Amino acid sequence: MRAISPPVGLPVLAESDLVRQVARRLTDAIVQGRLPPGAKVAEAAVARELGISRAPVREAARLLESQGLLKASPRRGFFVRELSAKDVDELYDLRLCVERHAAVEAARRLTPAMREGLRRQLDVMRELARRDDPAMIVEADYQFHRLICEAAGNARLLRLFDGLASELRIVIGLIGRLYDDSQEIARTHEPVLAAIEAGHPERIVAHVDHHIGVARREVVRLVQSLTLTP
Amino acid sequence: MRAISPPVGLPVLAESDLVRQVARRLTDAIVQGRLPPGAKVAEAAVARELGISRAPVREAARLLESQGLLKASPRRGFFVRELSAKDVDELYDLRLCVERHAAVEAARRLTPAMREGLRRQLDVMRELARRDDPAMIVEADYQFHRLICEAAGNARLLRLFDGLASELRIVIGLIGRLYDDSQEIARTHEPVLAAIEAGHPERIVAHVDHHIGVARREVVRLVQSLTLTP
DNA sequence: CAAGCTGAAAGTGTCGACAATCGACGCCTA
DNA sequence: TAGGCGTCGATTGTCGACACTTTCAGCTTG
Repeated sequence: MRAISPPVGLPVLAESDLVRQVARRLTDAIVQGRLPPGAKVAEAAVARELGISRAPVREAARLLESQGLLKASPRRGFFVRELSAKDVDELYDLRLCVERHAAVEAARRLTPAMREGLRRQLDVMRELARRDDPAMIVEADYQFHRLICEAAGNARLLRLFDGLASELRIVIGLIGRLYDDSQEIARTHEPVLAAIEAGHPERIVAHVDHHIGVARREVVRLVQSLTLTP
Repeated sequence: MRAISPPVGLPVLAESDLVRQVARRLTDAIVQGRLPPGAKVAEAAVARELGISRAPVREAARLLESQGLLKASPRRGFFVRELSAKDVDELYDLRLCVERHAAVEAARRLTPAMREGLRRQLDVMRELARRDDPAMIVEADYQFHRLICEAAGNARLLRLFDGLASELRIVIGLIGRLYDDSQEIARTHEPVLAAIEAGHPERIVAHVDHHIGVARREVVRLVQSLTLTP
């Protein structure tokens, strides 16, 4: 047991290795739409831009490849993953699978703190909807679903959700707004939370299904409109 | 488009990049228990043994890290992931979530070919059980579940299942036999296939739950016995 | 004028090397 | 004798270099 370790609140000064930092930067660039689907991610160019060598860039690219954000083409390099309508469909299928489970599990272990967190997040979304801030709403939407997965108490499930969300952001990042009606997004979340608080598995699944079904249709429609008019 | 590419049945002679090969070798070593949990994976040693440089080894290690097989400890290297009872519990929770979905979906899209494949796999398991070949049974067991996930028609779901199975193999690989009774394993699979063929979602979920619940208890018990007596 | 060929430039796959850091051993001190 | 400290070896993190492959622009040719 360490005796003279820092008492509390260590600031974790600078992540030790460049790989994580590069991975983060690339991820940000992709989900923000700065690196559009199909774009080439040239190791040398990235390395030059960041003022480092190619080795950490390569490792970061591998990391993002395993997350589905990049696609490796041997001897040709890495490219930002292009998502077809089928890909989006698959991703939403998994989201359904994961979030049903997460919501039911979250209801089983719901603590007052979690419930409060979810309610607060819903308030944030309502406020953003009132102000009609599409970009922030997408972020708040993600956070709400993430909180549910967090409340499920399964770290791997949370990581899985993050991975699915990241991949979906490849396409969602392309547009500013996901829903036509900003108000609607907050409204469709309310029954989900209500069902979780009530704790009826069937109702939870039903509402999660409905909510994700709506989002799925929106995104699939979006992807099709994008791929048809390049 | 390449013109003079091999017509058919390419034997995939030496994958172009070493990274995949190294990743495969390391994965095999881990799931076969040759690299036990907690073991250090020294880059230089692996590189020397394979007669290559450290760069591909590093990249392969990153890959395996993102799959949960290795754990990166900054400035200290990579180690084979150690799974606690909680980890195993989490993994089985996800398996439940994934395989329920896969089985229901597989039932919806079941083709005669798939049904035949599942039946044949069950026959293989029965035969192995009769011969009492524990190691092969674990493999056949895995293949049966994998076929169900394949039949679900979602490539990502299949990859997810493979990832979960790989992680679980870290511990399963430690022992030769998973079940006390080799015959039992084949028996517990039969109702699952029957339910899929019948196509009743509730019955499918119920049988999958029961089957995976049995396996989960076995593995959790195993892990506890291993961690208590190192 | 279009299609195919040729050469150079750019980029990837891999390697060996160097500095920074971690762990271990032995030494010193109380 | 127990505990802390400094040094040494080993390993990681990062870098620049080289060979081979792919790409593309310009030229040649039917």
